[in-house]
Amino acid sequence: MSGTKGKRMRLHAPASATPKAQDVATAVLRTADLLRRRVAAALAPHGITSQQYNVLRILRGAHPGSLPTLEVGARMIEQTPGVTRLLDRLEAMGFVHRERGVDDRRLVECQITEAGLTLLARLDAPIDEVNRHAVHALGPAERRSLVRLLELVREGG
Amino acid sequence: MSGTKGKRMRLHAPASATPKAQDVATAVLRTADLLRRRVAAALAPHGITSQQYNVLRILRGAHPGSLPTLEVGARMIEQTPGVTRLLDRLEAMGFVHRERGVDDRRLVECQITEAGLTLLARLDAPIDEVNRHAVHALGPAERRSLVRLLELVREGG
DNA sequence: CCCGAATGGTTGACGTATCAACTAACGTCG
DNA sequence: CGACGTTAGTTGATACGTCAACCATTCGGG
Repeated sequence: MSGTKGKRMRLHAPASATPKAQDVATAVLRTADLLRRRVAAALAPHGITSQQYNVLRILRGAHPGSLPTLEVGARMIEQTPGVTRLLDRLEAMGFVHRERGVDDRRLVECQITEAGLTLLARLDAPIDEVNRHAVHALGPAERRSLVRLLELVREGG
Repeated sequence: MSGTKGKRMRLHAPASATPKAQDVATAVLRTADLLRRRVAAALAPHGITSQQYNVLRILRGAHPGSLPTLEVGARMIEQTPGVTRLLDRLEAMGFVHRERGVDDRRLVECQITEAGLTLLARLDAPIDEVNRHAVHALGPAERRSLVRLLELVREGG
């Protein structure tokens, strides 16, 4: 702890005082939750979740190549061991194809299927619309600023 | 869509071009995930999850009064029907007391117990430390700015 | 006073996160 | 080549988010 930081009480809080660390964290969490929910709502009618969508996009990025399971996990927003089950469902739905690596048989190579690509193609526009709508209140400078501040939080921590 | 927005390709992308809507959304989501994980890690040794912690803080805010179940849900970052089960576990652990409302018997009034208050008291410092650490790279003006930008995203959406 | 709509909550089903334990396949060293 | 450590991945347990169906209570009319 950095000692007696003082914090004299403000008797009638000014509209926009410097927010406490916790308030900043809460703002980030609340905003993320809102975004997540909107994406989920846009995806729901198509029968996939935002995590599944995320995985499919990662695999599309590698198409026509493939990626080992854990590499997919490492590229997602939230990490690892859930990836197996995520891929299980995507494979069951026919959007992903998996097979043991030939070179190194520990690896499981994951590849998006044609059906997966087709699905993504239908999803791109709606999702982009959601994201665009979310930041429509921000001008270019504000977007840059927001992204930079968030980077500082992630890296400076 | 807003037509031919152009987007001439940038042959060697400048370090900090205006990010696309999706990049902004991703930055928010990634940052939130990082924060969530750190809080969870700080809470884990004490045997409660971040959602449970969240509920306890809300109930502490109402102490020594109580709140109906759905009111607790409404104040959380993520909403509703999970609240019942969350409260089930907290009650089982002895941190929350519930009873049917006397006035309106549909309501279930939830109140934090002494044990709950004691637990929170132990948790406050570590969690505050996590949050403080997270934003330590931001100056006062930057915190204000970040919070404001996030508000714009939430409200302007 | 009883019907039916509205309100407050709970429950079931499914997807997922997280941790820990476990299997399988390399690789290396002796 | 066989023991051992490492790496890739799977699986089981517990907690949570979300949706939809459901029960109980209250309330407004007739």
